[in-house]
Parts: sequence; structure tokens; C-alpha cells
Amino acid sequence: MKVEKISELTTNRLSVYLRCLNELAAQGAKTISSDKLAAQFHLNSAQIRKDLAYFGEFGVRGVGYYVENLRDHLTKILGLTKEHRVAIIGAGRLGTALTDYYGFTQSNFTVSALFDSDPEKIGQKVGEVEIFDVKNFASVVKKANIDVAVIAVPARFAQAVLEQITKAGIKAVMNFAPVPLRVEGDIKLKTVDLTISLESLSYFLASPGNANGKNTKPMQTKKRNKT
Amino acid sequence: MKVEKISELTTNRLSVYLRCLNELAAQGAKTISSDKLAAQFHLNSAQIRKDLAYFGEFGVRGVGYYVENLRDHLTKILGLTKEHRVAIIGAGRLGTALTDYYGFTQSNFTVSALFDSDPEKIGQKVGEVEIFDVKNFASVVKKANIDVAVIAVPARFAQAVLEQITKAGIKAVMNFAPVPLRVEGDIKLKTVDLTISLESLSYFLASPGNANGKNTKPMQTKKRNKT
DNA sequence: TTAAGCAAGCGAACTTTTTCACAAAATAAA
DNA sequence: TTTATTTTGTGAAAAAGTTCGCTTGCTTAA
Repeated sequence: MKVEKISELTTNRLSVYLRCLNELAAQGAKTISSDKLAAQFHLNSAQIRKDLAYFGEFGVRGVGYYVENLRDHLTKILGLTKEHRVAIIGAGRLGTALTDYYGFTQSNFTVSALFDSDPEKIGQKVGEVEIFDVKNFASVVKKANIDVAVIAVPARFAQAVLEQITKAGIKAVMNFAPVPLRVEGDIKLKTVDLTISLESLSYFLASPGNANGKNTKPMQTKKRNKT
Repeated sequence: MKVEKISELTTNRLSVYLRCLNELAAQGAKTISSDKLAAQFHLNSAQIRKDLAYFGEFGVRGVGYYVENLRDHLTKILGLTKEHRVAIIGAGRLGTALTDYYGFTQSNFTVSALFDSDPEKIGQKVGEVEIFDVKNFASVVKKANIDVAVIAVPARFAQAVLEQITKAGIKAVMNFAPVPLRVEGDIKLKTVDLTISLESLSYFLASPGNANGKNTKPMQTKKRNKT
């Protein structure tokens, strides 16, 4: 077990592993080897072992990993034991769709408040969730004990909204606005940029032969020569 | 200019550059240097130059890049001159939110059809867009000349939907279902996994000191020793 | 108890991506 | 025309991430 910083690529894979373990547990599997786990997605088994090894020695040689045990560890590592309360800023189509997004409702995230600046919307409800005036952001956040914010406003407002979020003391932010935002301090900002994803599809369609990350031409290998 | 395969990291950045160039053009800027461009996001200027160099020599030494010119090049490279017609499968909250998502309507993507299996929904419209029976997927795709599909169905249906998409001859797919999907052939599948993004925030909140990709501890450098 | 086999853990090799640093080309000034 | 300045384009170095191959340890069977 190392004491290094963990790359986001690693933690993203932990999520994937956990999902698979949940399925395996549901199927009643007791143990799973990194080889079998790797076969499910198409990953390398060494990578799985390495990812897990950052956090401890969870496996048993000759056996593999105990499904329940590893699941519990990953759940704890990913912080999925604690409840999180989410505010969504922007009660447009996207914001309201996210409000009862399965992923939120399923997991330990609860959408507790929506915010907008449109007087027509303020006071309305989306399901159980009330739409507040964004002017009262900080106070609602405090009252409702919110610790995660989602930016679902048009791009030109996103930076200002982020600053409001920061001022309210929130440390984890998910951003759907297609702009690069400047963050201050130790805040985690995760941007989901659908425009980039779309344009990536567009690029693919425009340039045949650029398949799914698989390289058409194998690069020549640079051999390192030692003496 | 190289003839290598281009990494997705590069093409994603091209999208970002293009966005910035569009803004610069709107502001009336004639030229821009890689240094100035890099300052806008927090990127390295060498990276910008290198990304662009894969596709040609667009810059002028001592001057920089001509904004309009570079914009035109990037637009062409990303295939944003061609119109794309999009089908969204799954007319739930997410599917309908995406239907009039600004990013789609703004750009050269037009949502031309929604699909669902719920008889209640089939025949209805979301804005201008009709909801069709997913059973008629292939024929509608052909008739409406659709070349991009978006999977917005619950995870357990996603693989089957992907196979239908593939059979209909569509080559570019965006997937919102949080499952790893198996693709056949030269199809571009781009998965947007909100669960992973959420859990990444959760991880951050659970483990203080793991800021925005900035490493707390610099890793020791492994020197390569030559003789 | 010993032997055989399986699978985790882990250092080292390799690959990919990013950054550095500088020569080459263009412009502007002298 | 020459010189100074700017900024690209690009090898090479560094850093980051992935995969290999082997050692170690656990389990089962004889």
C-alpha cells in the first residue's frame, strides 16, 4: 500500500469495479479474481490489482477477492457510506431532469433544492423539491445542509454561479456548462461537457478509420538501448 | 504534420480551442498566440501547438494564428460543417431534456426522432420531435437519414438498444447508461457516465487533501540511467 | 507434510501524454 | 540590409499511466 496521490483515472475505475461487485454480490458470487473481473470489461487484470493496491491488500493469494469484503472496502473508499445533499442551480430542462435522475435518487445523493432566478419558477416544485431564488443560495445551503452543487445554467452565467457556490462553502461541484471555469482553493470541480462529447462523435464521422480508441496504425516501438 | 492516429485527448482539446476561437472572433480579434490561448484555460502553450501540428501548419511564426483561419480549419477537422441528425432512444426525463438541449440545437446536430417502447408515449411529441416505437427504429432511421444515436434508457436495456442501433447502420453513439457496453466493428461509442462523476465527487469529499487533480505530494522522479 | 496450482502484489519495463527548450521563420525596427 | 523580437514547430526529456513477469503466499490434494 502506497501513500501517493491517487489519479482520477484510478478512482473512476473503482466506481466501475464497485458496480460490477454489486452485480456479482446480487448473483451470489463469493469470490472473484482480478482476471475474471478484467474479462468483464476489457481491462487488464494487473491494472485492477494495482488500482486496489493503492488502498490496501484486499485480496487473498490463490483465492482472489471476497466479493462482499471488497465491495465494502470500495464503498468506504469512495465515500458512499455518507449521505450527500445536492443543490441544482438552474431549473431548466436539464436541471429538472437531473432532479429525479435515477443515479441521484438511487445512490446516497439526495437533491434537496433547486435554484433559479426566474420569478415564474421560484416557489414551484419539481417532484418534492422546491425551487428557490438563487439570491438566497447561501442561506438555503446552510439550512438544508447541502454539500454538493450542480451547475445547470447557461454557459455565460456559470462562472458567477460557481463563485456563489464557492462563497457558500461548498467543496464539490458538478458543472454541465460548456465553459472552462476557474476554481479557487481546494474545490473539486467535475465538468461534464456534452458539447465536447458530441464534437468527438462529429470528428469520428468526419475522419473514417479513427475507430474506438483503437489505433489503426500501430506506432513503431522505441526500443530503449542500453550498453 | 504527422500521420499518426490522433488521441481523443487531443480532439477533445480541439473542441475547447474552437470554442475559444469563436469567442475571440466575436470580439474581433484578428490573431492569437498559443501563449495567450493557453492562458485562457490553464493549459501549456506547447500542447496547443502540438495538438494543432498534427493537422497542419496553421500558425505564422512571429505572429501567431489567424483567428478566422484557425477557426475554419478546426471546424473542418471536427467535421462541424456537415449536418448530423440525431435519434434519442428513451423518452424519459433525460431523453426529453436532451431533445432540446442547447448544445444540440445550437450546433450542427438536429434531434430528428425520439424512441420509446411505452405505448403511452409513442405518437406524442416533445417540441417538434415525434416519439416513435422503438420497434420501428431501423426504418425511421433510414427514412429520416439519422446518423447519430443517443442511448437514454435504463442500464439494463442499454446493450440491447446498442445492438439495434448497430444493426441500423449507425456509426456514432452517445451513451448515458451507466454500464460498460460491448461494441462491434468500427463504431464510435462515447459514454457519459454521471454515476462515475458523482462518485468521484463523493471520493473527494471523503478524502480531504485530494484537490482538483493537483498533487499534494510530488512523486519522486525515477531517473532513467543510461551508460 | 509435502507438492501442485492458483492468484495477489509489486518492481521494472514499456507506452502514452505532457512539458521543455531551442532552431527556424516571419515581422518590425534600425 | 542587418538586427532584434516574436512565436511557431518540433525533437527530446520528463511525467503519468499501463502492462509484464516474477515472487510470494494461500489453498487443496495426495
